[in-house]
Parts: sequence; structure tokens; C-alpha cells
Amino acid sequence: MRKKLSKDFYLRPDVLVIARDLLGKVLVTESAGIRCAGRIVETEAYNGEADKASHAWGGRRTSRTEVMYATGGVAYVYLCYGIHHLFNVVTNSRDIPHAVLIRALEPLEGLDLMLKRTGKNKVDESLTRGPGNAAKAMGITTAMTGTSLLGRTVYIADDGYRPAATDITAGPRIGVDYAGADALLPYRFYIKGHPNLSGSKSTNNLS
DNA sequence: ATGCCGATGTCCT
DNA sequence: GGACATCGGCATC
Repeated sequence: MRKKLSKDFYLRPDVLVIARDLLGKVLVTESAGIRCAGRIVETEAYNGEADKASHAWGGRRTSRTEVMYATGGVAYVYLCYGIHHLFNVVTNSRDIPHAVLIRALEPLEGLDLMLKRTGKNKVDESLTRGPGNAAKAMGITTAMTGTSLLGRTVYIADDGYRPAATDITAGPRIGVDYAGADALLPYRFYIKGHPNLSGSKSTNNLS
């Protein structure tokens, strides 16, 4: 039984708490009556204007990033390296550009459609590992940016699953070396040892 | 197991 | 023109 997360979940002021709470929740998309779902196993928090790794660093506003300043509970999807569509959840109040990047999923439902979208012929760990792959499998594109997460096409739900607190780990974000000291902040959250995690063994604290 | 490379839209200098 | 919240393939250790 899945219960869609309410607006209040996204309006909370601490994006780090939200990024952590999203671990174990279920991301759902629906298109042409077919549903796909995946459990969130890796996230990254982007902490607003003060965070040098964020697209909203220094209060930058462009047509691409404008949606980060919207009231929490909408999608921010942007094109990375001109190829990959990356899915983020916008949080906090209007004009506070907090967001959480969904970096990896455990596939749960709609596997046939995920395979079709990604052009793969079998389900393996790579199907939803990493933000580009996860969005592709779920059918998420930049066309969805600004979409409410309280609707039907894309949302996040709680099915009662709770990761063990001892399995939740925080570490530095991936691919943000340009952000100087902010690159070292432990803003990446993940379920320790999960097979769908992005990053290397060392970044996942596995020897 | 690790490292380099190319693909390429949006933003910045 | 260059950098970038990435990925898969191929080369090399």
C-alpha cells in the first residue's frame, strides 16, 4: 500500500533531512496508463544560494533554474552534459531554491517499460544506477520540469518500508569537485552496500 | 579494477 | 570557447 507524500513533506526547511527521509520511499511515474516504480536508494541535497555546488549558487536565476525557486513539491529536471535528464525534487518555501537529486533507484514495477526505454534486454544493476539511468528508465525528461509531485504523472510515495538507521550513510556528493570546500560536505545520502548505488566502491565506503 | 574519451544543451566569460 | 550534479565503451594495469 503506497501513500503519496503530502505537500508538507516537501515544505520542510532542512533539505538535508528531506534528502535522508527520501531514502526508502518509492518514486512513481505513469504514462499511457502504464506505471513504473522504483525505491529511492541514493540522494543528494543542494542547499540553496549558499551552496557552491548548486545551480542556484549566489542566487543565480535562469530560465532553466527558475523552478528551483518555486514552492516545494514540484520536479526540477535538467539536461546534464547535453544528454542526461536528471530528476530533482524542489523543497522549502517559495524563493528558497532547495532541491534533492534522486541518484539511484531499486526497480520495483514496470520493468518491461524500463527496459524498452533504456534499450536494454535484461534487468541488471545498471538499469536504474545513477541519476541519468534512473530518469531514463522512469521516462522522466526535461518536459516534466515544474510538474507537481502531488499529481498522477510523477510522485513519491511511502509504502511503509524503512531502511535501518545503521544502513543509512552520508558522504560527499559526486561530480561536484568544482565547488571547492562545498564539495566535501556530506550531502549525499545512500543505503550502504545497495547494488544500485552510483559511484565507486571507495565513494560508497566499501573496501 | 581503474582511467580516458566522446556525446552535447545550457550557462558563463 | 569552456565547463558542467553523466554514461558506456574501450584501453590499460
